[in-house]
Amino acid sequence: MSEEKKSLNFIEQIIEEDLANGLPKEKLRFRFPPEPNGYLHIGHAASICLNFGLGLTYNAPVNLRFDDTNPAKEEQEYVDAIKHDIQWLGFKWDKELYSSDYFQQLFDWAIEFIKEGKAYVDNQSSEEMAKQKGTPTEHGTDSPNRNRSIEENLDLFMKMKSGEFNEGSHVLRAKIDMKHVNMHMRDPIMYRILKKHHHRTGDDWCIYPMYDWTHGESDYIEQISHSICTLEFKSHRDLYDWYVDQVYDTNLLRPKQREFARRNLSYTVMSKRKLLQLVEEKIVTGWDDPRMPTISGLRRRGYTANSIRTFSETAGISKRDNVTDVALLEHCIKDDLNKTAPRVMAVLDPVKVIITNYPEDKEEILTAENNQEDENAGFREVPFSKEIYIEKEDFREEANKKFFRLKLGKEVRLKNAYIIKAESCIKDENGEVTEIHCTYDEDSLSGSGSEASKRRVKGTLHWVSIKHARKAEVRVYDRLFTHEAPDSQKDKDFKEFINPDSLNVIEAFVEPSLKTAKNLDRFQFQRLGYFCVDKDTTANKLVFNRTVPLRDSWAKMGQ
RNA sequence: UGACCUAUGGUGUAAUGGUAGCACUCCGGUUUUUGGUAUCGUCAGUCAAGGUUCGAGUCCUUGUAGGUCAACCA
Repeated sequence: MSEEKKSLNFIEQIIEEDLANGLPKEKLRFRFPPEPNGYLHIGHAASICLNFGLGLTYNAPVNLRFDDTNPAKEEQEYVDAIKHDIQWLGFKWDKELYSSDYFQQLFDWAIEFIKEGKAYVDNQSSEEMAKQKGTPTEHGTDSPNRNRSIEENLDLFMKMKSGEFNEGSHVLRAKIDMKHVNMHMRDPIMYRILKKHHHRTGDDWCIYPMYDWTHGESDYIEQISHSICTLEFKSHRDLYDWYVDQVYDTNLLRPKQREFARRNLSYTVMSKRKLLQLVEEKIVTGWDDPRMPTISGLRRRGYTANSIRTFSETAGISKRDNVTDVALLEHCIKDDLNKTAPRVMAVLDPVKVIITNYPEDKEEILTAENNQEDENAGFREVPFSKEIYIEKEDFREEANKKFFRLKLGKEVRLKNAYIIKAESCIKDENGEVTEIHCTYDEDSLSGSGSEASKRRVKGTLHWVSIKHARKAEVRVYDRLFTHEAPDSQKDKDFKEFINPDSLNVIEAFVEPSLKTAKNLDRFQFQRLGYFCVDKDTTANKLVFNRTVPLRDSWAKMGQ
């Protein structure tokens, strides 16, 4: 047992401090609060792993609360997708809740605010109010409606609620301080009129509470001890505290908001708005396009939940802006799949090999190890015959000593099969090799134990028997953007950096054992990379997505 | 011309006044029936200047750089 002490991140340190200062451990409670207006991405995964991870380490409940206060943008489709993604990531929430569950309570509190002179109805235009709001360096000025009587406020607010006013004509504002240095404290809007159908409350309401007014009170209602969000909400904290303090009963727990830096990944974008744009403009095929950094995209690409959790854990959390190298994510999936993915042979760019001294109609069923990293993975059968495909790049008529693959007059090992020697090749009018004629060493069968089978040959190639191979569509993905931080260039639109070669569709040949592969099954195509069965697969057509290529030190040598 | 936040190898993070560590990337060696994996190793860092202290990445001051804040969005 290694007793290495894991260092705490700054959120855990805050919790430890609170515990040390008397917060009972059983009062610990967290929440993950997505707005159902888009799909979850790898950045959200950081937050999910943080919050649910805290729940696990402290044995505390974690609520899933949909922040659904804006019916103009939110949809049930997103709610369903978000729930699926969180479950797929392997986390269980305590209660499934909605901010809209608290609309009545929020409304009742708003009435109290009005009665206590802490809120008023304003019927100026948004432009007027914006002007009065001031700037970060100049004070705001009071609204002419700031000192309406309580009776008038109550009357107007009830009329807002009953639908007597048009959208945009009236708002309820908290009466705080128009001269506050924090702009969020300059009489923020609590309610606006929105005559929209809500995915849960239907047409019950035509006034909807704003985020700030809703979020802290929701945390308070649920008795969330630590409300963790991203850095851009830091300046909202004053307002969060102010709202909670107005209703806070000292017998109850007062939630605490703390902020961490959102996780950015190189060569992609993380804002929901931009991801939506990629979807709507059909730059990608959908939210789950395997090139998207969404959870659903990564899943379809072949990423495991485990690899995403490991990534979030390894990347850690802090308060500084960051762009994490996508190589770390790729390392996490390769590490996971190396241990778990069955090995299989597939040829993506085929050239025909004829083994001239192999009997014409002979077929052999060879045995292949499924995964040498996993002794329980077992073996499978792979058919062999006189004509096979190998990769074009695995043959050269002549090459220097660093080329371990097939070349005229030299031998290579066919993985799980025989040692072959290239004797000659046939080329078309363009000089392209179309056929390679080889001889095989009959005694060299892999695993046969014969003297010849133990001969050391430098190169080993993967292959498929032409007669037995299945055709498959293979989608070879590359990064979606050519720039490390596509949305960091102030004078350029992120779409200028779209990689035109982010998808390459190939017709490949795969070994017949793959015919039963099902959606989301993951394999290592030996010597090539990890591949995952796509949902477009049908009974007649196999489709694979390339998750990530294997490390290729040959290519790195500049070959 | 304000308030707040943040500055540690190329990247992401640790060190809570006491030996600057880990992971990824890169590069090199060994092993290998995957040019994979594994394994060993190399290079590489405290934004700057002052101050406090026996001792500062850590505390203080002043700079510098980056970020956030002025939606009836969240």
